[in-house]
Amino acid sequence: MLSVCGSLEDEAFVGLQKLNHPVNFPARAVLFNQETPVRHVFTVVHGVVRLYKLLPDGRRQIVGFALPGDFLGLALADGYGFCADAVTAVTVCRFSRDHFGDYADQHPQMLRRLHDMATHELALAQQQMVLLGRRDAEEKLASFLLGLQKRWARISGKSSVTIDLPMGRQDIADFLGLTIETVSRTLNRMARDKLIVIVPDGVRVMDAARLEAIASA
Amino acid sequence: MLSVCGSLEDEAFVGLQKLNHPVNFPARAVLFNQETPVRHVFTVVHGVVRLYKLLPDGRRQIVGFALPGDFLGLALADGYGFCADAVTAVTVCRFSRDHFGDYADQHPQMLRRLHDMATHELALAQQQMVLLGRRDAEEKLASFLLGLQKRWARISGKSSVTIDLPMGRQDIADFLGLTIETVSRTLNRMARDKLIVIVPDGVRVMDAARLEAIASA
DNA sequence: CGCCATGTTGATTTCTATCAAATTGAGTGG
DNA sequence: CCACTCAATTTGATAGAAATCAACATGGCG
Repeated sequence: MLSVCGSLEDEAFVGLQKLNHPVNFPARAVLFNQETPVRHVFTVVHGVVRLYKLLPDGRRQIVGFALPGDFLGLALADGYGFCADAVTAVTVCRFSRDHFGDYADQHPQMLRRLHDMATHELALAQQQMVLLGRRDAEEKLASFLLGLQKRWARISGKSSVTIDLPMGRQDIADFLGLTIETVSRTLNRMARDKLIVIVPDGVRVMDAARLEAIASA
Repeated sequence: MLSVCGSLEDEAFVGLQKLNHPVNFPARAVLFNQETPVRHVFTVVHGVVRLYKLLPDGRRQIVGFALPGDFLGLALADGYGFCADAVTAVTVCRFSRDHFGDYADQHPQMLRRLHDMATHELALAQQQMVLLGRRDAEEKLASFLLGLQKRWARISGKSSVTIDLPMGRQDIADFLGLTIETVSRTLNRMARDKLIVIVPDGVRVMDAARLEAIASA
């Protein structure tokens, strides 16, 4: 599913298929950045995109990872911009921002769908605030891993104890408000404690119950 | 403006006036909480409301303060709930959630307005993620103070160097991901450094330039 | 006047950041 | 196939910011 750019399997999008443009980006390619006004909105088809904000001194906060099926372009209206670049090779459906906006304004069900997505994103953002403001390193990583596991399960339709981590340690650190060293140490401690096993490009959950207990502590 | 419950000065809301109910809450009253499904949406008319999430062990993260003019009820659809209670005595316009939803579905311009509000909230939430994940205590407080100053200015129509802080130190701490002691110490250090003066229920900005420099560092 | 909540200040601990170095691993070219 | 390189990751030693623990001050209010 979602493998073809036009088949967005969501009835709200059917009228949009003629507006879309499939586009491929190699890993590390920039989809858009904080400065330049955004002319497009996207739906991720393949790959992983990181969304982040930069402070003037270079500190980075990743505000989210977009996986296949995710829509990019909700918070783009405001001046508050963020950057997006490809973690892996990425395929997206690209829509002209203007065309997309016109279409939405003429299709209330689409507007409704967008609003629902926006409120969902907002709920996730608030969860992330709790994580960033009130959780320690181990809790952050446990939440992150289980959250990703659920998202991959939803995408593939089947859940797996192996969690693919296409992003690097630095990306995880910048998402969780930690340093790369703390992420590395904490993951390896979790492995030593037999909560997980670290595998190439991912981890395997060994003790889901204890991991959940830490995540929602 | 916004002092009368019905005069929401926003054309999208005019049809709603017959649905609204003005309600008063004393300080500390609970408007709604994480558990109970929410039957209403609100617009704040007077006073300040804190919105927060609680972890099982009692840790609290305040996800926002709602000031006069702010709308409550965007992220309520999802199961992800949060709590809201009155920091000061509060007056709100209360709308039945169902009636409000029906009205919105029949008025695309209202839906559009709601969507714009949701994306704006999302942008703010992302800013807050940067603050929580990547800023130190002084930067957090500088951002917080200047942000509130701008919001009060927008509400009253005139800017002031005195920033009203109706919420207590613990609330500020739980909003910024700090402890009450760190908030107290940091504010007092900023006062010692002549960035601000601490006054009853607020602070006075003495060196706006330096404060801005710290906030956006 | 004393009480209780709120806020401040001080001493110490702890977690995470920082600094530094070693290790791993994928990709390259000999 | 193997040595080499470079980036990513891990590991170790130390520093530092904020949390925690503990008094102490303030201030509104019955």
